[in-house]
Amino acid sequence: MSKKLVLIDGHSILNRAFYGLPDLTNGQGLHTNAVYGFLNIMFKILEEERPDYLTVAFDVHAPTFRHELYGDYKGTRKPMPQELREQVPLMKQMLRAMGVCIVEKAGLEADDILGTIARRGEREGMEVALVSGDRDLLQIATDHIKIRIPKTKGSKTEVEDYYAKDVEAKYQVDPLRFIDLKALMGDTADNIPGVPKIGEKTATELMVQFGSLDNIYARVEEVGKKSVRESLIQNKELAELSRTLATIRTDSEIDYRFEDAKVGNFYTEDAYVLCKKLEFKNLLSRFEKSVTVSNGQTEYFGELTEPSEVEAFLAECRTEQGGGSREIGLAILADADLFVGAAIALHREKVRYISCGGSVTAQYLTDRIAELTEDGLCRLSVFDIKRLYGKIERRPGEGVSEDVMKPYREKRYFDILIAAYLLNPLKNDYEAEDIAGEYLELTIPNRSQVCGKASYADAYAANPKEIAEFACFHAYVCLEAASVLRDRLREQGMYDLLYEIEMPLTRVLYDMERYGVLVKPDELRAYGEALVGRITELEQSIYRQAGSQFNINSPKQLGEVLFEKMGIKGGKKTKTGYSTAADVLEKLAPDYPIVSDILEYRGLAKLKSTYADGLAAYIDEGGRIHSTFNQTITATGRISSTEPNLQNIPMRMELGRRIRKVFVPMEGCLFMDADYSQIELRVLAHMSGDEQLIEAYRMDEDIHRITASKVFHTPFEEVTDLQRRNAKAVNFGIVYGISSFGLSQDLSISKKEAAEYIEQYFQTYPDVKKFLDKTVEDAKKNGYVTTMFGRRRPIPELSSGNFMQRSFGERVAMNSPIQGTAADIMKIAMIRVWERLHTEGLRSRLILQVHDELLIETYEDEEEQVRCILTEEMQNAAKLSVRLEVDLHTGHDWYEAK
DNA sequence: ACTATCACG
DNA sequence: ACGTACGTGATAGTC
Repeated sequence: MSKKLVLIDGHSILNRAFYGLPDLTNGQGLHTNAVYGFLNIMFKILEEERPDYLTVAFDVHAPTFRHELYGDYKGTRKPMPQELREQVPLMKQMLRAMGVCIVEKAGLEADDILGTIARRGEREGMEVALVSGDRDLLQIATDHIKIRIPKTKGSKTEVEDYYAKDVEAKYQVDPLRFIDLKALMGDTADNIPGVPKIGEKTATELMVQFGSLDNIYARVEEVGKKSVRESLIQNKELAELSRTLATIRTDSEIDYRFEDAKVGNFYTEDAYVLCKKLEFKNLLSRFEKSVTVSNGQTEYFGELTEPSEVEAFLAECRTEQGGGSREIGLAILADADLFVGAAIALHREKVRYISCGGSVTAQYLTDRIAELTEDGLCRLSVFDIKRLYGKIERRPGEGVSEDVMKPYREKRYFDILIAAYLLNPLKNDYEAEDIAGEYLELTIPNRSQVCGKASYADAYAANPKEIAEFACFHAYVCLEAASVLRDRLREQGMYDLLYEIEMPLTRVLYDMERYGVLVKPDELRAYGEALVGRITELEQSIYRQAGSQFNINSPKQLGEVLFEKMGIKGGKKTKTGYSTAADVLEKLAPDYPIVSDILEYRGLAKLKSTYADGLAAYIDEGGRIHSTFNQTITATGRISSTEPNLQNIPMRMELGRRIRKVFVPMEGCLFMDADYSQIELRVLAHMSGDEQLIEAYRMDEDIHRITASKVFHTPFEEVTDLQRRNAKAVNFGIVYGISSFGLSQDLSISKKEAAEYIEQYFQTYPDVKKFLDKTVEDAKKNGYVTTMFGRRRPIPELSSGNFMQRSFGERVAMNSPIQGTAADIMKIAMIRVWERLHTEGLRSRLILQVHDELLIETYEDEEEQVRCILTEEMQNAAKLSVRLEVDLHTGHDWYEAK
């Protein structure tokens, strides 16, 4: 078997990856997309080729400058953007860490290095695969040297392969003649000038006719087209220079031994650490089997088995430290409600695991842990406190008429998950291992490493030592990371945000989740069944009109039926085919009955699958649905709702809205629903300080109508519905980070008209414009924006070289402070409402939050008191220069209360 | 696992 | 010239 060699054109692939992937950054703001993309391409190739040798070649200088020697031909290549430049050393560092052979030599281009090594490999009888984004390399192809060009197709990378015969098939010249072809047509990307007037087509024709560049010049008089002939004659020197530039050397003097390029184990500890730092989550999984965690920590870990030892240890936790309360780290192993054990980090040199079993029952452990914090002698740092309340509070949620917020005022709880989220809200997840890596530079085992797919209970039974150690690591990280995270939060002005808003909110959300919302299962089922009849009817009607049966739910099949089979025009293409989105279909509906049937079908199918059937699956024995409110998902500070999502229950259309009738208060209660009126616009009025907008709100009239009146210079009473609608759209647009294109789409008007509306709006509210401009400017300077309460959102896209991404960054910069401040205000209101319901001894409970709306299951005899609490606390949650207006309704179901 | 679509604020 | 409104989550289809 001949040996295999893989060669990679470093800069070229890095470049491809950079432009092919969205801007990724790690928590420290390092750009990582090119490195990430490179590694993915490399691993893909390696899996396919399974080579014996691997080498990556780089140019010593950035490609930008490489042709400056040739004076006259100024680089047309754009300079390398900073975001890519900084990734070059990172890439090399990663490759070195993985033990990959890197070759670079001053004065040599990567092409020449690659060409030389490829030929050498071939001479030694190897099969060579050369990976590059650059078609220049095609001239190297032979029967044993395969050029592999990765292409990004949609989101996937596909590789085009070229042996010598493939080059001929595609370009009609063999690889050697490919140089001449290039010399004729030029290559702007590579700064090969080529012969003017000759492009790919003419060059190919000439090559086919004459066979080589020399032959073309020898018989130049035979060239048919006059303009081409003259250009050839006039630019002979240029053609020869181009040929020199296009020729890749295969005989460079480089110091290279295949011995050094042997493929070894990539998954070294160094590489693992680097991948962690760069936050390459899915690459890390490749390491799991290969890396053993090394640390100097485990000697301080231990397991307590005797009840007396446990008591003694817990007593030690309650000793004073430095005259104040002591902070301990706590990790709890539990699957759902099964309490397996807990680890407590007393200080960095004493971490102990306590297993449930024998006389140490789950209840015992919960009581002991609860005792630790009850009198404030201990402060607790944990990961994801919302999941732990059930195991660290003695009487979860039953604090009636006590000072329920005291633990939070005294900062007794710290959640490293929430802290990590505040410090960088852009991440997809925040696992304890990542926090350890990022803030403590510590590598700890993760759950799948120690448990595989087993439950904690099973894993502990099988391997108690390892599981105890695992728990200790987590408790240790909770303790150690707390002070680091706190320092960072303080530096970034988010300390109060954490302790005064996010931490108390965890408790509120825990209660809401546990309490749930009552539904009527029978009515939900009836609702679903009522849809089925009409759905079947529409299905048949659609099949009849289409002349065939197909899956209406498949956009692919639907597109083919509508735009090909039926020949309906105006099919807007997406990446994968025709768009069948509602806004496209709506334009066609008046002319084609089938299209309006499809739209109706879609609407009903959605209601059936997502709401009727979807919600039914979540109803518990008590008839209640318990959503999860996630506090660490959104980039702006909003909360999100999952399993099921109760923040997107239909509202806008009557039929969908009726689903809300199945959400009901329990016996003896009614629903009280309160929502902020245009909170985001009011926040904008306050933050911008725009006198006109503030004054508009002081008028206590319809804000969109006032805006229309001012923007269109029309007396208030004479504003038409259309004017009001347009003004409303502009108001929304402003909050979203206005763009004339976006507004024009929304209103189905021209971009020019949209731009005029915006211009008029800014003339009406000049300080709004000033505020938005300033916000974007500051964001570009700082790299982030903040809300009124200090919440940060980093915006790495602002430094992108890509226009689209940068524009996105600008819109985000305008929107996030507004959306985020509104979210902060709502959180404050929730905490205060929750606190008052408890301290005033009421039984009514907060059950849902929908961004600007709160729903309370209110006991009938508490109605007036709750109404006051809800109104007051929502209105006074923040002091703005405009009033925070609240609309409040009650009803016997959610439909009525809204 | 990814895309298209659509529900909400 | 570029191709967009901001923030989410669930479902179904496709690969």
